[in-house]
Amino acid sequence: MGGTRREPAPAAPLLAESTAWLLNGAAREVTLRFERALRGDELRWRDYGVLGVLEAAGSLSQQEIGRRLGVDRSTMVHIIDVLEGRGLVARGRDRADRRAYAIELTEAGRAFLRDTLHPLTAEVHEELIGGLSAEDRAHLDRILALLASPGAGEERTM
Amino acid sequence: MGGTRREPAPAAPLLAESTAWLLNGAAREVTLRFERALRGDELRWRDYGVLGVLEAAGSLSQQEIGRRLGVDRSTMVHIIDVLEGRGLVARGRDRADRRAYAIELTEAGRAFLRDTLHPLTAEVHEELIGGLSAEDRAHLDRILALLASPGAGEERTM
DNA sequence: TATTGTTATACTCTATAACTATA
DNA sequence: TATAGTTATAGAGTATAACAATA
Repeated sequence: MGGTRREPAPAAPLLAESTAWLLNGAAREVTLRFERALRGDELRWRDYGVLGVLEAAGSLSQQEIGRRLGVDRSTMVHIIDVLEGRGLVARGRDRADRRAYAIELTEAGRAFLRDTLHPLTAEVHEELIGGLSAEDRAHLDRILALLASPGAGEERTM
Repeated sequence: MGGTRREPAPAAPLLAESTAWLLNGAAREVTLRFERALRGDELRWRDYGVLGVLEAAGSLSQQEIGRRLGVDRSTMVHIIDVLEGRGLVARGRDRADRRAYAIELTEAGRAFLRDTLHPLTAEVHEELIGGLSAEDRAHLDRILALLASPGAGEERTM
Protein backbone atom coordinates (compact mmCIF):
# COMPACT_ATOMS: atom_id res chain seq x y z
CA MET A 1 0.00 0.00 0.00
CA GLY A 2 2.27 2.82 1.15
CA GLY A 3 5.06 1.44 -1.01
CA THR A 4 6.29 4.08 -3.38
CA ARG A 5 7.34 2.41 -6.56
CA ARG A 6 10.05 3.58 -8.79
CA GLU A 7 9.27 3.99 -12.45
CA PRO A 8 12.15 2.25 -14.16
CA ALA A 9 11.65 2.65 -17.88
CA PRO A 10 11.68 -1.09 -18.53
CA ALA A 11 13.82 -2.45 -21.30
CA ALA A 12 11.39 -5.34 -21.54
CA PRO A 13 8.09 -4.38 -23.09
CA LEU A 14 5.05 -3.96 -20.93
CA LEU A 15 2.83 -6.97 -21.06
CA ALA A 16 -0.16 -4.96 -22.18
CA GLU A 17 1.78 -3.84 -25.23
CA SER A 18 3.05 -7.22 -26.28
CA THR A 19 1.83 -8.89 -29.42
CA ALA A 20 0.95 -12.00 -27.46
CA TRP A 21 -1.30 -10.05 -25.14
CA LEU A 22 -3.01 -8.21 -27.94
CA LEU A 23 -3.49 -11.43 -29.81
CA ASN A 24 -5.26 -13.00 -26.88
CA GLY A 25 -7.41 -9.97 -26.38
CA ALA A 26 -8.42 -9.86 -30.00
CA ALA A 27 -9.21 -13.57 -30.13
CA ARG A 28 -11.27 -13.39 -26.98
CA GLU A 29 -13.14 -10.44 -28.31
CA VAL A 30 -13.97 -12.18 -31.56
CA THR A 31 -15.14 -15.37 -29.86
CA LEU A 32 -17.15 -13.38 -27.34
CA ARG A 33 -18.99 -11.44 -29.97
CA PHE A 34 -19.59 -14.51 -31.97
CA GLU A 35 -21.04 -16.47 -29.07
CA ARG A 36 -23.13 -13.55 -27.94
CA ALA A 37 -24.62 -13.34 -31.40
CA LEU A 38 -25.21 -17.08 -31.36
CA ARG A 39 -26.73 -17.08 -27.92
CA GLY A 40 -30.23 -17.53 -29.23
CA ASP A 41 -29.10 -20.78 -30.78
CA GLU A 42 -27.11 -21.81 -27.73
CA LEU A 43 -24.20 -22.91 -29.82
CA ARG A 44 -20.59 -22.46 -28.92
CA TRP A 45 -17.59 -21.52 -30.96
CA ARG A 46 -16.50 -25.11 -30.62
CA ASP A 47 -19.73 -26.38 -32.21
CA TYR A 48 -19.19 -24.07 -35.12
CA GLY A 49 -15.76 -25.60 -35.43
CA VAL A 50 -17.23 -29.09 -35.79
CA LEU A 51 -19.77 -27.97 -38.36
CA GLY A 52 -17.10 -26.13 -40.27
CA VAL A 53 -14.79 -29.11 -40.34
CA LEU A 54 -17.60 -31.30 -41.61
CA GLU A 55 -18.54 -28.78 -44.23
CA ALA A 56 -14.99 -28.70 -45.49
CA ALA A 57 -14.22 -32.39 -45.29
CA GLY A 58 -17.49 -34.29 -45.68
CA SER A 59 -18.20 -37.22 -43.39
CA LEU A 60 -15.67 -37.98 -40.68
CA SER A 61 -15.43 -40.16 -37.60
CA GLN A 62 -15.85 -38.51 -34.23
CA GLN A 63 -12.26 -39.15 -33.47
CA GLU A 64 -11.06 -37.59 -36.68
CA ILE A 65 -13.08 -34.45 -36.07
CA GLY A 66 -11.60 -34.26 -32.60
CA ARG A 67 -8.12 -34.75 -33.96
CA ARG A 68 -8.53 -31.85 -36.33
CA LEU A 69 -9.80 -29.57 -33.59
CA GLY A 70 -7.51 -30.75 -30.82
CA VAL A 71 -10.38 -32.20 -28.78
CA ASP A 72 -10.34 -35.57 -27.05
CA ARG A 73 -12.65 -38.29 -28.37
CA SER A 74 -14.47 -38.55 -25.06
CA THR A 75 -15.27 -34.87 -25.29
CA MET A 76 -16.42 -35.31 -28.86
CA VAL A 77 -19.15 -37.65 -27.68
CA HIS A 78 -20.93 -34.82 -25.84
CA ILE A 79 -20.41 -32.34 -28.62
CA ILE A 80 -21.87 -34.66 -31.23
CA ASP A 81 -24.69 -35.56 -28.84
CA VAL A 82 -25.73 -31.93 -28.76
CA LEU A 83 -25.39 -31.35 -32.48
CA GLU A 84 -27.25 -34.55 -33.23
CA GLY A 85 -29.97 -33.59 -30.76
CA ARG A 86 -30.42 -30.38 -32.72
CA GLY A 87 -30.60 -32.29 -35.94
CA LEU A 88 -27.57 -30.54 -37.40
CA VAL A 89 -25.47 -33.67 -37.83
CA ALA A 90 -26.29 -37.36 -38.14
CA ARG A 91 -24.44 -40.41 -36.89
CA GLY A 92 -24.20 -42.61 -39.91
CA ARG A 93 -22.33 -45.87 -39.80
CA ASP A 94 -19.02 -46.30 -41.53
CA ARG A 95 -19.49 -49.43 -43.62
CA ALA A 96 -15.79 -50.02 -43.90
CA ASP A 97 -15.24 -49.93 -40.12
CA ARG A 98 -18.25 -50.69 -38.02
CA ARG A 99 -16.63 -49.40 -34.87
CA ALA A 100 -16.68 -45.88 -36.22
CA TYR A 101 -19.48 -43.49 -36.98
CA ALA A 102 -19.56 -41.48 -40.15
CA ILE A 103 -20.66 -38.11 -38.87
CA GLU A 104 -22.23 -35.97 -41.52
CA LEU A 105 -24.07 -32.71 -41.83
CA THR A 106 -27.82 -33.09 -42.23
CA GLU A 107 -29.71 -30.95 -44.66
CA ALA A 108 -30.68 -28.81 -41.68
CA GLY A 109 -27.05 -28.56 -40.70
CA ARG A 110 -26.06 -27.36 -44.12
CA ALA A 111 -28.91 -24.88 -44.12
CA PHE A 112 -27.89 -23.63 -40.69
CA LEU A 113 -24.38 -23.00 -41.87
CA ARG A 114 -25.58 -21.31 -45.01
CA ASP A 115 -28.39 -19.22 -43.56
CA THR A 116 -27.15 -18.47 -40.05
CA LEU A 117 -23.55 -19.22 -39.24
CA HIS A 118 -21.82 -17.95 -42.32
CA PRO A 119 -23.81 -14.72 -42.45
CA LEU A 120 -23.16 -14.28 -38.75
CA THR A 121 -19.46 -14.74 -39.27
CA ALA A 122 -19.52 -12.19 -42.03
CA GLU A 123 -21.37 -9.79 -39.75
CA VAL A 124 -18.97 -10.20 -36.85
CA HIS A 125 -16.08 -9.82 -39.26
CA GLU A 126 -17.59 -6.69 -40.63
CA GLU A 127 -18.03 -5.26 -37.14
CA LEU A 128 -14.48 -6.06 -36.20
CA ILE A 129 -12.39 -5.52 -39.25
CA GLY A 130 -14.79 -3.53 -41.33
CA GLY A 131 -12.63 -0.48 -40.78
CA LEU A 132 -9.60 -2.11 -42.28
CA SER A 133 -8.71 -1.83 -45.89
CA ALA A 134 -8.81 -4.95 -48.03
CA GLU A 135 -5.06 -4.74 -48.05
CA ASP A 136 -4.91 -4.72 -44.26
CA ARG A 137 -7.23 -7.69 -44.06
CA ALA A 138 -5.16 -9.71 -46.45
CA HIS A 139 -2.08 -8.72 -44.52
CA LEU A 140 -3.64 -9.72 -41.21
CA ASP A 141 -4.82 -13.06 -42.53
CA ARG A 142 -1.43 -13.85 -43.95
CA ILE A 143 0.31 -13.12 -40.67
CA LEU A 144 -2.27 -14.98 -38.60
CA ALA A 145 -1.96 -18.02 -40.83
CA LEU A 146 1.76 -17.98 -40.13
CA LEU A 147 1.21 -17.78 -36.40
CA ALA A 148 -1.53 -20.40 -36.34
CA SER A 149 0.42 -22.99 -38.27
CA PRO A 150 3.57 -23.62 -36.27
CA GLY A 151 6.49 -25.02 -38.12
CA ALA A 152 7.17 -27.49 -35.36
CA GLY A 153 4.44 -29.80 -36.62
CA GLU A 154 2.14 -29.29 -33.71
CA GLU A 155 -1.56 -29.89 -33.86
CA ARG A 156 -3.95 -27.08 -34.25
CA THR A 157 -6.20 -26.83 -31.21
CA MET A 158 -9.26 -24.82 -30.37
CA MET B 1 -5.10 -27.88 -40.74
CA GLY B 2 -6.15 -30.28 -43.43
CA GLY B 3 -3.80 -31.84 -45.83
CA THR B 4 -3.71 -30.79 -49.43
CA ARG B 5 -7.33 -30.03 -50.08
CA ARG B 6 -8.01 -28.10 -53.19
CA GLU B 7 -11.67 -27.35 -53.34
CA PRO B 8 -13.88 -24.99 -55.27
CA ALA B 9 -14.14 -21.77 -53.33
CA PRO B 10 -17.65 -21.62 -51.89
CA ALA B 11 -19.65 -18.44 -51.84
CA ALA B 12 -19.61 -18.53 -48.07
CA PRO B 13 -16.11 -18.48 -46.65
CA LEU B 14 -14.79 -21.67 -45.20
CA LEU B 15 -14.50 -21.47 -41.49
CA ALA B 16 -10.89 -22.51 -41.56
CA GLU B 17 -10.08 -19.54 -43.74
CA SER B 18 -11.88 -16.93 -41.72
CA THR B 19 -10.00 -14.28 -39.83
CA ALA B 20 -11.83 -15.20 -36.65
CA TRP B 21 -10.68 -18.79 -36.86
CA LEU B 22 -7.11 -17.86 -37.65
CA LEU B 23 -7.13 -15.39 -34.81
CA ASN B 24 -8.16 -18.05 -32.35
CA GLY B 25 -5.60 -20.45 -33.65
CA ALA B 26 -2.83 -17.91 -33.38
CA ALA B 27 -3.82 -16.87 -29.88
CA ARG B 28 -4.05 -20.45 -28.71
CA GLU B 29 -0.67 -21.19 -30.19
CA VAL B 30 0.94 -18.23 -28.46
CA THR B 31 -0.57 -19.03 -25.08
CA LEU B 32 0.32 -22.68 -25.45
CA ARG B 33 3.94 -21.98 -26.19
CA PHE B 34 4.12 -19.50 -23.40
CA GLU B 35 2.68 -21.85 -20.81
CA ARG B 36 4.84 -24.71 -22.01
CA ALA B 37 7.89 -22.55 -21.55
CA LEU B 38 6.66 -21.54 -18.11
CA ARG B 39 5.81 -25.06 -17.06
CA GLY B 40 8.83 -25.31 -14.78
CA ASP B 41 7.45 -22.40 -12.81
CA GLU B 42 3.89 -23.69 -12.92
CA LEU B 43 2.50 -20.31 -13.73
CA ARG B 44 -0.37 -19.67 -16.07
CA TRP B 45 -0.94 -17.00 -18.64
CA ARG B 46 -3.46 -15.55 -16.24
CA ASP B 47 -0.84 -15.17 -13.49
CA TYR B 48 1.40 -13.37 -15.90
CA GLY B 49 -1.50 -11.07 -16.56
CA VAL B 50 -1.79 -10.16 -12.90
CA LEU B 51 1.92 -9.53 -12.56
CA GLY B 52 1.92 -7.47 -15.71
CA VAL B 53 -0.97 -5.34 -14.57
CA LEU B 54 0.75 -4.72 -11.26
CA GLU B 55 3.99 -3.84 -12.99
CA ALA B 56 2.21 -1.32 -15.14
CA ALA B 57 -0.07 0.19 -12.52
CA GLY B 58 1.61 -0.19 -9.15
CA SER B 59 -0.41 -1.35 -6.16
CA LEU B 60 -4.05 -2.22 -6.78
CA SER B 61 -6.89 -3.88 -4.91
CA GLN B 62 -7.76 -7.43 -5.79
CA GLN B 63 -11.01 -6.27 -7.25
CA GLU B 64 -9.36 -3.66 -9.42
CA ILE B 65 -6.91 -6.20 -10.82
CA GLY B 66 -9.81 -8.47 -11.59
CA ARG B 67 -11.71 -5.69 -13.23
CA ARG B 68 -8.82 -4.95 -15.54
CA LEU B 69 -8.47 -8.59 -16.54
CA GLY B 70 -12.13 -9.45 -16.69
CA VAL B 71 -11.91 -11.83 -13.72
CA ASP B 72 -14.39 -12.01 -10.86
CA ARG B 73 -13.23 -10.91 -7.43
CA SER B 74 -13.94 -14.34 -5.96
CA THR B 75 -11.62 -15.84 -8.54
CA MET B 76 -8.98 -13.24 -7.76
CA VAL B 77 -8.77 -14.57 -4.21
CA HIS B 78 -7.31 -17.87 -5.43
CA ILE B 79 -5.01 -16.27 -7.94
CA ILE B 80 -3.54 -13.92 -5.38
CA ASP B 81 -3.28 -16.78 -2.88
CA VAL B 82 -1.00 -18.61 -5.30
CA LEU B 83 1.10 -15.61 -6.22
CA GLU B 84 1.44 -14.63 -2.58
CA GLY B 85 2.40 -18.19 -1.70
CA ARG B 86 5.21 -17.93 -4.21
CA GLY B 87 6.33 -14.65 -2.76
CA LEU B 88 5.75 -12.78 -5.99
CA VAL B 89 3.15 -10.38 -4.62
CA ALA B 90 2.28 -9.15 -1.14
CA ARG B 91 -1.05 -8.29 0.42
CA GLY B 92 -0.49 -4.88 1.91
CA ARG B 93 -3.29 -2.97 3.53
CA ASP B 94 -4.81 0.08 1.92
CA ARG B 95 -4.72 2.75 4.62
CA ALA B 96 -7.40 4.76 2.92
CA ASP B 97 -9.87 1.85 2.77
CA ARG B 98 -9.34 -0.89 5.27
CA ARG B 99 -11.66 -3.26 3.49
CA ALA B 100 -9.29 -3.48 0.57
CA TYR B 101 -5.87 -4.95 0.15
CA ALA B 102 -3.15 -3.11 -1.67
CA ILE B 103 -1.60 -5.86 -3.73
CA GLU B 104 1.92 -5.12 -4.81
CA LEU B 105 4.82 -6.84 -6.47
CA THR B 106 7.50 -7.98 -4.07
CA GLU B 107 11.14 -7.55 -4.92
CA ALA B 108 11.10 -11.19 -5.94
CA GLY B 109 8.09 -10.54 -8.15
CA ARG B 110 9.85 -7.70 -9.91
CA ALA B 111 12.94 -9.81 -10.34
CA PHE B 112 10.86 -12.66 -11.72
CA LEU B 113 9.30 -10.39 -14.30
CA ARG B 114 12.64 -8.93 -15.23
CA ASP B 115 14.74 -12.09 -15.27
CA THR B 116 12.24 -14.71 -16.38
CA LEU B 117 8.91 -13.56 -17.74
CA HIS B 118 9.96 -10.71 -19.95
CA PRO B 119 12.86 -12.62 -21.52
CA LEU B 120 10.53 -15.55 -22.02
CA THR B 121 7.99 -13.34 -23.72
CA ALA B 122 10.68 -11.98 -25.96
CA GLU B 123 11.77 -15.50 -26.79
CA VAL B 124 8.28 -16.73 -27.64
CA HIS B 125 7.73 -13.62 -29.69
CA GLU B 126 10.94 -14.22 -31.54
CA GLU B 127 9.92 -17.80 -32.26
CA LEU B 128 6.54 -16.76 -33.52
CA ILE B 129 7.01 -13.52 -35.32
CA GLY B 130 10.74 -13.55 -35.79
CA GLY B 131 10.22 -14.21 -39.47
CA LEU B 132 8.15 -11.10 -39.93
CA SER B 133 9.63 -7.83 -40.97
CA ALA B 134 9.57 -4.97 -38.52
CA GLU B 135 6.97 -3.44 -40.75
CA ASP B 136 4.78 -6.51 -40.56
CA ARG B 137 5.08 -6.58 -36.78
CA ALA B 138 4.07 -2.99 -36.45
CA HIS B 139 1.21 -3.62 -38.81
CA LEU B 140 0.06 -6.65 -36.86
CA ASP B 141 0.21 -4.87 -33.54
CA ARG B 142 -1.74 -1.94 -34.88
CA ILE B 143 -4.49 -4.16 -36.21
CA LEU B 144 -4.62 -6.31 -33.09
CA ALA B 145 -4.90 -3.25 -30.90
CA LEU B 146 -7.92 -2.23 -32.95
CA LEU B 147 -9.51 -5.64 -32.56
CA ALA B 148 -8.72 -5.96 -28.88
CA SER B 149 -10.19 -2.61 -27.91
CA PRO B 150 -13.82 -2.73 -28.95
CA GLY B 151 -15.46 0.55 -29.59
CA ALA B 152 -18.61 -0.54 -27.82
CA GLY B 153 -17.05 0.15 -24.45
CA GLU B 154 -16.85 -3.45 -23.42
CA GLU B 155 -14.43 -4.75 -20.88
CA ARG B 156 -11.23 -6.39 -21.87
CA THR B 157 -11.17 -9.97 -20.69
CA MET B 158 -8.54 -12.66 -20.51
C1' DT C 1 -26.94 0.79 2.34
C1' DA C 2 -22.92 -0.27 -0.42
C1' DT C 3 -18.42 -2.41 -1.02
C1' DT C 4 -13.91 -5.66 -0.30
C1' DG C 5 -12.50 -9.78 0.53
C1' DT C 6 -13.88 -14.35 1.65
C1' DT C 7 -16.17 -18.82 1.60
C1' DA C 8 -19.25 -22.38 -0.05
C1' DT C 9 -21.10 -24.08 -3.82
C1' DA C 10 -22.22 -25.19 -8.51
C1' DC C 11 -21.56 -25.25 -13.28
C1' DT C 12 -18.80 -25.80 -17.56
C1' DC C 13 -15.25 -27.76 -20.04
C1' DT C 14 -12.01 -31.06 -20.46
C1' DA C 15 -9.19 -35.20 -19.97
C1' DT C 16 -8.00 -40.07 -18.06
C1' DA C 17 -9.15 -44.70 -17.45
C1' DA C 18 -11.98 -48.61 -17.91
C1' DC C 19 -15.52 -50.96 -20.65
C1' DT C 20 -17.87 -52.78 -25.39
C1' DA C 21 -17.79 -53.97 -29.86
C1' DT C 22 -15.43 -54.41 -33.45
C1' DA C 23 -10.85 -54.91 -36.20
C1' DT D 1 -3.64 -56.59 -29.63
C1' DA D 2 -5.35 -52.40 -31.13
C1' DT D 3 -9.00 -49.03 -32.06
C1' DA D 4 -13.90 -46.17 -32.06
C1' DG D 5 -17.11 -44.94 -29.20
C1' DT D 6 -18.92 -44.74 -24.56
C1' DT D 7 -19.21 -44.00 -19.62
C1' DA D 8 -17.81 -42.62 -15.02
C1' DT D 9 -15.16 -39.71 -12.83
C1' DA D 10 -11.98 -36.11 -11.54
C1' DG D 11 -9.71 -31.84 -12.08
C1' DA D 12 -9.29 -27.16 -13.62
C1' DG D 13 -11.32 -22.70 -13.93
C1' DT D 14 -14.86 -19.80 -13.26
C1' DA D 15 -19.03 -17.50 -11.44
C1' DT D 16 -23.06 -16.65 -8.01
C1' DA D 17 -24.70 -15.92 -3.48
C1' DA D 18 -24.23 -15.14 1.33
C1' DC D 19 -21.34 -13.37 5.20
C1' DA D 20 -17.97 -10.30 7.97
C1' DA D 21 -15.59 -6.06 8.31
C1' DT D 22 -15.57 -1.58 6.86
C1' DA D 23 -17.23 2.50 4.33
